[in-house]
Amino acid sequence: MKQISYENFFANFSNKTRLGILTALMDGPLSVSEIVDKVGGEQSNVSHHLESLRKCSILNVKKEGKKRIYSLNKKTVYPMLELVEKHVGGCGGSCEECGLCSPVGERK
Amino acid sequence: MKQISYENFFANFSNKTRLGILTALMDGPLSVSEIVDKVGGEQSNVSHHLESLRKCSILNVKKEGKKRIYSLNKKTVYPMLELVEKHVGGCGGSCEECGLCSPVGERK
DNA sequence: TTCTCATATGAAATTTGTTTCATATAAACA
DNA sequence: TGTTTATATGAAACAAATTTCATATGAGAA
Repeated sequence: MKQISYENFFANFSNKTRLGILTALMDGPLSVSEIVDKVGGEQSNVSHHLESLRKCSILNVKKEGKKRIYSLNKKTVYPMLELVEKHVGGCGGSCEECGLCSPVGERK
Repeated sequence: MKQISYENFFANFSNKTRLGILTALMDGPLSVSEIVDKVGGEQSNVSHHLESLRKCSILNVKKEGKKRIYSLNKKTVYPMLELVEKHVGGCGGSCEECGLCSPVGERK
């Protein structure tokens, strides 16, 4: 029954693989193997990340036969990302320092 | 001229010391030494974190004699933290898994 | 049942981030 | 100028997070 902190919550958005998972799920719910296909990398690694995201209720899961279907908590995720876009807007979308000036997938 | 990513942006909220700095600045702008007094730890460490926060425009700086006065980008920081509070609200404020159920300072 | 497929889990290996330490810079002042 | 104060910076030491690897679990099909 470990309490998760703010740090923990935000950490779920501060990693390329996890943002990839979130992006993948924007088109709708997916099973683990479908997510792996989309984001690439090891199944076990994706699984670890899914666990972390789920623990913070950033993702939801349901069982379906032997599959687990993950879906976005849109109510939290979308406003979160929009806030960042808005923040970037504040520097005219061409800030050299902040630099959040292109869609999620195009960044490294 | 390095472009900072979403990961980078969120990483600034996913660290205890940096959240401490943000909390300290909620009462108004402070100089580096005042921040150090409030959050504790090495001056150079605080300085590194300030640099990181500033690069993402989460903080602003202005010179004042030999001091540097840092201030919150409230427009971004407050909605960000409120969003998390709201997210927690979704589990009634007593979720065992998500656990973001008490003020910033009281968590570990 | 046994086999296969889908996913999870734990621990070791690796990578990345944080902290500390020593020192640099820059402003004010004697 | 030389000294003190405030802050920044780079690199090494240290800590934490991520990835991989090997294997476990669990559901459905043969």
